[in-house]
Amino acid sequence: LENDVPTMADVAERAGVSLKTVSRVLNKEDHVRPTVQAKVEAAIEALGYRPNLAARQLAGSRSFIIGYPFNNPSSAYITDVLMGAATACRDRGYHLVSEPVSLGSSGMEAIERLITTVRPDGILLTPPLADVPEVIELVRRLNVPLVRIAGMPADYGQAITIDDHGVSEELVRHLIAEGHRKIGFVRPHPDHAIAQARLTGYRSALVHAGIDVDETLIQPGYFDVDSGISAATALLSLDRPPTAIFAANDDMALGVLQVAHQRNLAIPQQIAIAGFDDSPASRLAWPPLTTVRQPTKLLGETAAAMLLGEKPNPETNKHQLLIRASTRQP
Amino acid sequence: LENDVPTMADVAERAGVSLKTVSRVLNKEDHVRPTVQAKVEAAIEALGYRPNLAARQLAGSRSFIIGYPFNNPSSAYITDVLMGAATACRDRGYHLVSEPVSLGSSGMEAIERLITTVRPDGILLTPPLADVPEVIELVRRLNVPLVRIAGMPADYGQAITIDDHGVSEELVRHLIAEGHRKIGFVRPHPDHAIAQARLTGYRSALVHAGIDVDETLIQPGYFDVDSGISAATALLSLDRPPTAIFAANDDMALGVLQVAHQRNLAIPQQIAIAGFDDSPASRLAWPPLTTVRQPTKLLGETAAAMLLGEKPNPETNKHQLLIRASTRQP
DNA sequence: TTGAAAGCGCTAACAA
DNA sequence: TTGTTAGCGCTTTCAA
Repeated sequence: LENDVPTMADVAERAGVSLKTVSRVLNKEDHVRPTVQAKVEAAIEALGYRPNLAARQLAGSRSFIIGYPFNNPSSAYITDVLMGAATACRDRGYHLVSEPVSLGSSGMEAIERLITTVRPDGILLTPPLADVPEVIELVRRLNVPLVRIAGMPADYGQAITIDDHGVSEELVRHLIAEGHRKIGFVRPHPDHAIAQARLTGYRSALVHAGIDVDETLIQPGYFDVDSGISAATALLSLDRPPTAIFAANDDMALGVLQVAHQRNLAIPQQIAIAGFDDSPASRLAWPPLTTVRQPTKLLGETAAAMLLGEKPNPETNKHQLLIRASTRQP
Repeated sequence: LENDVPTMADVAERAGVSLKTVSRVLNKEDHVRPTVQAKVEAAIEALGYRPNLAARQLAGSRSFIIGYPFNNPSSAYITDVLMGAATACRDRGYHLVSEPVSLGSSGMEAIERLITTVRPDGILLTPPLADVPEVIELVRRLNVPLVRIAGMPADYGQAITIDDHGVSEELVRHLIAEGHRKIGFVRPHPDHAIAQARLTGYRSALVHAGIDVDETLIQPGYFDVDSGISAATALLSLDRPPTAIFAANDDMALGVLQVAHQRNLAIPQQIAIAGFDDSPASRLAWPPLTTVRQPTKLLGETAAAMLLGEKPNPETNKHQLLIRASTRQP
């Protein structure tokens, strides 16, 4: 039972300074003489001292904790954000408390509990939570700094917005360049406000190419495989079906792919398919899916850094169009 | 700026009792008269009081936090464990602090930091961290309760073990029943101690069916797609290649699938393929992969519950063999 | 069954 | 530039 962890008092005694001086060194405050600082740091090192988070939080104004409530994740997306954010936190002496929450009122309660009991110094939100007005309002009311990834600009907190419109447009231009004129689209989840830009990007590319937008080629989607299957089934049953289908995320694109396989359609010769997200499954699909990569881990890192008062990394907004065999004629 | 959160003192005043009595109600201690308890609960409700975690931690012996350092996750696995554990925590007034860590010495340092600064009431570990002796030793030295998921029994903490051997055996029996005699195997990652049982299950099924184990059919694997590709390439280049390949996880099986597609082999007619994990990608692959489902979310839930002193849920150990089109003759 | 006092390990405000 | 004092919001110990 080795339970005796050294406290700040132990460090102070060993370094021969006051408690407060140790605190100053720990918090990198100004006005500490270098010799004193070195002495304190040596004592910290020698004792293996680690500050007690709870004590710092109780006495001070910070908790050194970032809260990350998330909902209904694509697991790849969530873990990437989580890894990025947790890494940024660790580098700065912070920790991340993540909690899965539902979208309804019980989720609201969970977020409120998280904030009021843990008292995080900031809240990180990703879609779809990032665009729920009640959630934003709750965080505002509890007066906690907020950064939302891929959220619409709102009147509270900072939002890291993404050029979904531009990349979506680029992807559709690629399909047009491959010779497609009838291009189906499976819409983003209606709750994901920022992802709606993927639809306007689609429209814009068609218009610029002088192709009329055929509304029957636009199907609803909910970011899951099943809605991809439904959409593909509807599209491929049209009298004049599309020769390419662009789904607003990979899961739906994989649903489209499944339908194409079931109908024994050659891909991309008879039907080209593209997604959005660069999920692991999109890489592993057969044929591999054309898709768009976001720097998700970096988004998490940047969001956490912003919560801690730093400026956003400009690399954060760089998408990348990944053209793979599902749309490229051999 | 609504920053004034009610404290326990406010509740005490409103209920007309002492601070300590409120504390007793909060902690469900005995010897509180029902009328007093009701009065306090009403005051808590009326004020919307939430206990301050840091204060409870500093004053008491618990932190109401479970630590979950994880490494190199399959993201689906990690999020499932995370969701299960976080849900269990929330139901009990706890929170989960999760942190990605590396396998080397910097990872050890990160875990030590996590424990000494956050002071969690328990640590949850999954493979491969769950089987690193230094990590177990570190947690033991810091005197924190430990539960490991899918870890080998060790001399500290509790381990939730999994019948990998049995299910693996069942899967190979299925392949044999489908008429296969030459069955290739892509081994588990050598760091995942418990997963090694998937190899013994494979061997055992062959032996029981009176089939000689051909060591050339057993290839090394590291749980990633690339090792599946290498293994499949090696196996399919043999003079007498196997008619079925069982990979010890889905990612490797998807690598095998890719090679089969590239060689234009009909699946499962020319080559049957099976994996392990029921990853989303295994469902979405073409053809869908035969695999094994573990109740991962439940594992996380059970692990957290065990850390909080509860008994394991017996459902936790139930695997399920999912036979899909990649091995089943139409 | 309830309450009073002390103090957890640190930071804030002030004084030196 | 450093130290002193008070106190964060709760639990612990002990007394009533």
